[in-house]
Amino acid sequence: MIVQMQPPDKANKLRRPTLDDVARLAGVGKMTVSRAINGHPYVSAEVAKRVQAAIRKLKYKPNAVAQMLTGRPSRIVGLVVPSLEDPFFSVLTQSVQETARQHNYQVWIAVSNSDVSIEKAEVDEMIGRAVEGLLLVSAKGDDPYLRSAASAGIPFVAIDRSLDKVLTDSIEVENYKGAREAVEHLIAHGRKRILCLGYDARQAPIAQRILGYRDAVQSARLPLLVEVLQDSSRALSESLDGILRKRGRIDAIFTVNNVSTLHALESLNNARIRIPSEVALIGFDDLDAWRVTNPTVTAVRQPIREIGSLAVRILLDRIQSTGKSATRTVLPTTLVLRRSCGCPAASEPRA
Amino acid sequence: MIVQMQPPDKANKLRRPTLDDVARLAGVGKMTVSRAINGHPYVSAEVAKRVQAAIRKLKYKPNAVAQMLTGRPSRIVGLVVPSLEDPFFSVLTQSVQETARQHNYQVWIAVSNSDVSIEKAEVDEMIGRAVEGLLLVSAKGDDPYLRSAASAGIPFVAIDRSLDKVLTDSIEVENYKGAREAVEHLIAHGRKRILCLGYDARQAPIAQRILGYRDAVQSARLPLLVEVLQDSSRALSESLDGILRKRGRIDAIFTVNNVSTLHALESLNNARIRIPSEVALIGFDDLDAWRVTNPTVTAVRQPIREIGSLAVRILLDRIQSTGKSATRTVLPTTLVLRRSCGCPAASEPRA
DNA sequence: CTGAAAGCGCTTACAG
DNA sequence: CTGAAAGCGCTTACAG
Repeated sequence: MIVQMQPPDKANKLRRPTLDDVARLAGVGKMTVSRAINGHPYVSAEVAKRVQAAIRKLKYKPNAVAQMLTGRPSRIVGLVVPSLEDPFFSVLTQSVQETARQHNYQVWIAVSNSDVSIEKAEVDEMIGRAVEGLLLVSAKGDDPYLRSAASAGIPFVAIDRSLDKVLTDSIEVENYKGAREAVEHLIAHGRKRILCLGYDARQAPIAQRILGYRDAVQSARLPLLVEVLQDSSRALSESLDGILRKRGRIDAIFTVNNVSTLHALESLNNARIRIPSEVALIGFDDLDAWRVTNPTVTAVRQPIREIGSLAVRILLDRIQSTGKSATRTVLPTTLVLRRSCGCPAASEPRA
Repeated sequence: MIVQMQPPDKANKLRRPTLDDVARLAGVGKMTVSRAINGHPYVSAEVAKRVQAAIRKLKYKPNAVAQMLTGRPSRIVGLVVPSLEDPFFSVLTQSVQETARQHNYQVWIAVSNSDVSIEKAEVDEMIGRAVEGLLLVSAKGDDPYLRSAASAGIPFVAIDRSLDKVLTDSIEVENYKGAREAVEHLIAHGRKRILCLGYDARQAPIAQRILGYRDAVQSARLPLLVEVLQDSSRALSESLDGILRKRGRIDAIFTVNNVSTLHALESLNNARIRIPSEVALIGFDDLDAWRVTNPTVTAVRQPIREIGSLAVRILLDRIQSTGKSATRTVLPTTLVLRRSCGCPAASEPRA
C-alpha cells in the first residue's frame, strides 16, 4: 500500500484561525468581529457576547502582520548597539526594553560590533520591517548612510553619540564634565603625574572625556600624559606595562571607560604596584565589580537606566508629534568615591 | 490668511515606492519586477536591466510586511531572557544575535524579569508577529502556558532550563558536574566546612549545582552547610554576614552564580576575612572582573558563546525540518583556577 | 448597529 | 519570457 505523505509544511503549520473563521462561527460579518475586538462602540451587547465566545473557542489571535499592512502602527522600535558584552550597553538595552514594554512597544535589537556596514544593514532591515522609530548608538555618527535612512521619514534618537549631519533628538551624559571632575579629584589628592589611558578616541564620548582630562591637567599646570590607542583594547595592557616599568613616572591613572579600567587594574596588580599609595586610579563607568576589586575603584557613574528610559520616551514623543525641532538631552554623571583614588571610605552604602 | 495644515501623518510619511511604482517606471508588469528582484529565471536580460534601473532610481525596497503576509518566512526568531543585567544573559544574547545575523535572521528580544506573566505575554506577542522560532530562557519551565504556545506549531529551543511538559530541543551545561568538581577542588585543598551560598533554588540549574555541592560534600563525609535563599539576592549579604561573624564556622564557600559570588566577596572583604587562607572561595560563572578582584576568583566557566550559537543552529535546523525528535545538548564547564581557592598561580594567560 | 466592497503590497498559481 | 487575476488577513470608508 502506498501512503501519500502530506506535504510537510502543510501538515505542520496548523493554520491559525482568522477573522473569517470567527465571523462564521459567530454567525456575523467579519466587520462586526473586527469592531468587537477593537472595542468600537456600536456593537450590540448580545452580538459582542457571541463574538467573544467564538474567539475563545477558536483561540483566535489577530494576525499582527495583516494589521500592519493596513497601516496600523507596528508598535515596534529598533535598537542598535555596538555590543552587549559591555555592561553599559546591556544595562541600557534592558532599560530600553522595560520602558518600551510599559508603553506597549516591542523592541527589535541588533548588535553592530562597531561595524558601520553591519549597522547600516541592520537599520535598513528594521526600516524595511516597519519599525516606528529607531534608537541608535552609532559606530560612526557621520556616516553618509544616515542621511538617507533619516529621509525614510522614521524618527531616530541618537544615544551616547550624536548623529552629525542628521537632525535628530539625542541623549548623552556630561562626558567632559564628568571626566574633568574625576581628574580634578585626583589633583586634589595631590597627584602630579596623571596618565589618561584608553582607546578609540574616534568615538565622541571618549574624545570628550580626554578633553576633560586635558583641561583639568593643564589648568593645574601639570604634564599631559595621554596613552590612548587607536581603536582596540588589544595592546592596552602591554603599553601600560611599559609605562609602569619605569615606576615613579606616573602617580595616578584616569581611564576613559570600564574596559580600560579593567586593564589598568590588572596591570597595576601584576606589577605589584600599590593602589592608591603608589598610583591612584579613577575610571569612567561604574561597575558592580568595582565594589569587590583590590582596592575598590572610584568611578564616574553614568545614569544608564535613565538614559535608556528617557531615550524611549523621547522617541515615542517624536513618533506622536513629528513637528517639534530636535532636542538634545544631557544627563549629569556622579563621581562614586571608593578607595582607589586615595579617599579613606566609601561614599555609598552597601548594595 | 488661514493656512490649511496638512494632516501631520500624511505630510510626513512620504509614501515608500511600491512594486507598482517600479513596474510603471520600467514599463512592465509587477510580476516581472517581482521575478527580477527574487532572482527568478525567465527574465530577459534587457528587461532585467530596465527594472534594476527603476529600482535604483526609486530607491525601492520590498515591503517585508507584505511579503510576510503572502506566506514568505519572516526570518525572525525571538529570544526571551530573564534579564540583561546579568552578564551571562547579555553575552548569551550577543552570541545569539551574531549567529542569527550570519544566517540572515533577525532577533526579537524580550526581558521577562523572571516574571512568568511577562514571559507569557512576550511569547504570545512574538508568535502573533510571526517569528519562525523561539529561544527561551524560561522563568518557570513548567508553566501551563507553554503547552498552548508550543501547540501554535512554532519551534522552541529551551536554553539553560528545559521545558518540562513540552517536548522541545534544549541546551544547557553540566551544572551538576561543574559544581561537584568545584567543591571537590575545595576539598582537595583540605577544606572541611564548605558553605553553599546562593538563592532561587527553584531554577533548575541552581538546583543542579546545589545537588553537585551536596554529593561532593557527602561523599567526603563533610557537613552539609547550605544557605540558599528563596528567590531574591536581597538578604544574601546579610545572612552571610551572620555566618561569618562566628569565624571558624566555615573555611570555604561555594557560590551558585555570579551575583552570589559578588556578595560573598564583598562580605568577606568587609569582615576582613582573608581569602583563601581563612575562607576559600569558588563561584559558579566566570566574569572578566574575577581577574582583578582581591584575590582573583576561581570560577566555573560556562561556554556562553557556544551555548548561544548552538542554540540558534539547533533552532534553525528545527525550522527547516520539523520531523526529528527533540534533542538535548549538554555542554561541559571548565574550572578556571585563580587564587581564591588556594591555588598558587593562575591557570590562564592574561587576556 | 451591521455588512459587502475595496485596498494595504506582495506572491502564487494560471494563462498566454 | 510576461502579465492579469486572486488571495494572504485585516481595516477603512461607504452604504444600508
